[in-house]
Amino acid sequence: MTKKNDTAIRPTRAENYPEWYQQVIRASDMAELSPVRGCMVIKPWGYALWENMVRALDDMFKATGVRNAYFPLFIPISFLEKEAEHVEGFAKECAVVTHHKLEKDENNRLVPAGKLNEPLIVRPTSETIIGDAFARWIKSYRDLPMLLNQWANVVRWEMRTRIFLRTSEFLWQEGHTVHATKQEAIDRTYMMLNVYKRMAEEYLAIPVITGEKTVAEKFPGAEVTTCIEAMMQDRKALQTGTSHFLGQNFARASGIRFQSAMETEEYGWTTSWGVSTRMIGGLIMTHSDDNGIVMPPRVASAHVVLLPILKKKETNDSVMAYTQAIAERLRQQNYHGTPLRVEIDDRNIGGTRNWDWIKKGVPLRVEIGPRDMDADSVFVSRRDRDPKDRFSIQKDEFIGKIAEILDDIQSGLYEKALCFLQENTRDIDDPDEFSAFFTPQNPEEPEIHGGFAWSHWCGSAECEKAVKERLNVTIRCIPFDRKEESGACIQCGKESRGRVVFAKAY
RNA sequence: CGGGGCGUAGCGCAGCCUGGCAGCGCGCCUGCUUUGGGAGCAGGAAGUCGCAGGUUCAAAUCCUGCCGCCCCGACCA
Repeated sequence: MTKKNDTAIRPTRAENYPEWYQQVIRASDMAELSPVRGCMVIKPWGYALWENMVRALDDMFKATGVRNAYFPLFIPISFLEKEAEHVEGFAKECAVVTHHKLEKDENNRLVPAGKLNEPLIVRPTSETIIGDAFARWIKSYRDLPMLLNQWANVVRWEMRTRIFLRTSEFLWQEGHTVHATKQEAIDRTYMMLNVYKRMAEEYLAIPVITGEKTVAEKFPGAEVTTCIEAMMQDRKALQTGTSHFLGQNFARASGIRFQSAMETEEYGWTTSWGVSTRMIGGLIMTHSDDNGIVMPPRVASAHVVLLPILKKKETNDSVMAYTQAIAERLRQQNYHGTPLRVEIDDRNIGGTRNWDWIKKGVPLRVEIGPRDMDADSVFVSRRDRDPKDRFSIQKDEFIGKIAEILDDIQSGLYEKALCFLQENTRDIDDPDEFSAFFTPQNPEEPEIHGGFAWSHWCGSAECEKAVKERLNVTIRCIPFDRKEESGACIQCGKESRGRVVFAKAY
């Protein structure tokens, strides 16, 4: 009955943020590293979260007219070569398949045999192979717009990996659209970015800023890359989603042409947009505390866990029956269009059970014992409150109000994250202040520092690069909602017409 | 791929300097006692000490090479 630690996760965020992140994931039972370098196994509790995110996004995509399809994992190398910038951007991190067969050697070890005539790459993204299909499918303006999405895994051979945030293989969706006009493609680019913003803010309770990437940061081959950027609790930025206007670059590369109403032959205007399992990393680093992950109710793997207190043999059966009955009624409740997700944990292991669910981040824990049963009540704890902060509530009232409580947790998480973002965002005009903002007090073991600096930038790639080399700070985006305002570039002092967002980034 | 740190039971670690039975805490299993909050007692299972060589009567410990993980850089959703 003694408390082992004051926090369930060691080290704490303040002590060692990266290690804390790893431990949160381990403790939550969401995922683990696989034997394959840089890859992860997503366990049921983590995959349930992903499925909820997928469902919400998929519904939003379909509401805008997008349909799902599936394209191959393997892409001929020649396809990647079609767009020069695209090659430049992805060639370094492609996994390449060179053989199609294994044979045993003299030591009975399996070795690759059957060399392929043309090696295949494992998709790092599918613009080229989808472009090839679009070129064959699209003949006329009547075929447009073409609005497709695929849910898939992709592989990017990363040097440094971090579970959920950057893995060699990850799950994502990639939307690909073709339009008859430039404006329509641009509109689609912003429309999908807005879907991502809604996903982040309404479902994941992660406030984001939206904007455009600089030339140095944009997607290889894109005309314009737009993004949503969130602030993690270590005040670093995380790009949580991107939407690209590809101009006619990929249409020319893949030969996506159509006959217009005027009977002229035109190249299509394309977009692509994606979010990945990286969002899970963002969710963890936005909401979790020193007791583990905190799942926002809208996407939580489960909304509520029922914990029967099985104290005495003579009451156990009735407590279980009471618990089951509550579970049934809860499952009939509708929460934002889905049935409530209810878990029951009847393991008789004392307080450990409670802490397991804290570490798993379930929004509501409901303890149900003989006393509650006698009073026709339940004993409730919220994951957004202290573990000791619990209250008794009439069973019927709880069932009636659970959606309201979950919404309160959801909005509270968003508000808290928004406050954090605002507290650690500032306009900086003085170059010395800028440097100090991004320089830790203790360079040996850097403490949590920095944040988002809205500062002036002259627009030159040189200044952008200089800031990056000097402070490891990049321009996260040119925010859409920036004011027209003249100022002096934080690096060179030359004329600037508006602020951009600088931050250290994942 | 460069600089730094670390690989010992599922997790966290001690042991290594100075070679001599592979340990501790938590977790796990069994039994009893407990039970409104990370339980107590007793018993138990679990590790080719990251891998491969080398030195030695003897290697977790010393030497060489490799692999993996974490942090900091370059790259990136």
